[in-house]
Amino acid sequence: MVEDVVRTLGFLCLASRLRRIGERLQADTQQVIDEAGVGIQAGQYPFLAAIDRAGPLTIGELAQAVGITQPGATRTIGQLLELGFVDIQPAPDDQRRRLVSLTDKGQELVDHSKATIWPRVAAAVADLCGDLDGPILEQLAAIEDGLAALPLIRRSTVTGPPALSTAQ
Amino acid sequence: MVEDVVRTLGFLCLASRLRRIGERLQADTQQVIDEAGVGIQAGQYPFLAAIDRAGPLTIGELAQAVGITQPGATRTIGQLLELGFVDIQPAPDDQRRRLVSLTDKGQELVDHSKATIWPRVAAAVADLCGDLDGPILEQLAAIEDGLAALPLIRRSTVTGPPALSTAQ
DNA sequence: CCGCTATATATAACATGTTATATAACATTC
DNA sequence: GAATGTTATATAACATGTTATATATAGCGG
Repeated sequence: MVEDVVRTLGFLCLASRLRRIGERLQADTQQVIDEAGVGIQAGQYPFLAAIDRAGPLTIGELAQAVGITQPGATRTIGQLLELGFVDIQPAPDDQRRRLVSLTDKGQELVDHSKATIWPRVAAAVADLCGDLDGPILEQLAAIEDGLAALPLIRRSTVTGPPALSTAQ
Repeated sequence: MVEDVVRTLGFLCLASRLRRIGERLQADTQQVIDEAGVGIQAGQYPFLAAIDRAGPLTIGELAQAVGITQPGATRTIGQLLELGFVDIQPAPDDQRRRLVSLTDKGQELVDHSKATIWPRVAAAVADLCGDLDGPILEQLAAIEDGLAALPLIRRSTVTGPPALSTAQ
């Protein structure tokens, strides 16, 4: 078995490590989403959630809300448009800005997700790292070990009422 | 100003958030590397560090050591080969395995990096989040705020002897 | 009103991760 | 020792982020 250098090097490789854990966690989250039979990618959800929370937003506002660059937002919104979850129309006062809103189908998806998938994911992630404390490198190690020991989807089984509301 | 939904949604969006912070941090790290005039990508360093620590490794071992998939390792090693930092030769006992070792140029780069760039990066990242403690979501918020307040490169100025050794 | 600058979005090119699969070398079994 | 399965690496196709740049609309100064 080979040493995990990224873990060993600590702060020096924190960037790689955060990305690596994020990718692993996102893949695990995708499993939970797929299990629910919703045809959507984990990375598309924050866009829908942003519009659900704030009402119609422009491409630029969405990029800001989700924390990626504008071209990335343009692409993801294009996908959601293709899937029929959002609708786009120019802002009445400024033809450059394009307002993205949820379609009925999109709103239904959000409402359904709020009631089922999102609480499940949030609870599973909270189960994974909710009680952690201490220096960040130790917490990251615990998260990696925790995921290896019991993947997210095995933590997401709903055994009672959802443990967490949608957000905060 | 638009609400940061990924931050607001907490555990539900932890995966996106880790990736996002990792990407930001890696871009910042790249600035420090570029400032030092070394023609290398931040993501390539862990491969060199792994070989430096463990001696020649196969592609598969490198993938494991760095925590990515084998095709990703194949690609990065191809780049490092192109750049002249590593050398590849088939394992004597098993023609399928390809042993990757540091060239003289690669070893020089590692030695130089160990003495200058790596301590600087590690110190800057430690400055950013070394004293943090508490729940992970709060630490991530502090890291994001910290990066926005003072980017990594402005934390990497060497004002005295390096605060941290390469690794531990 | 015209021309210049600024802003919003789209597009192109690239970086770097993934999964799925092809290929070649090794190992095993009858 | 030939057939079959396994393992190591390469390659293809795709996902999703980035930076750089093009284009269209808005806003402004003369």
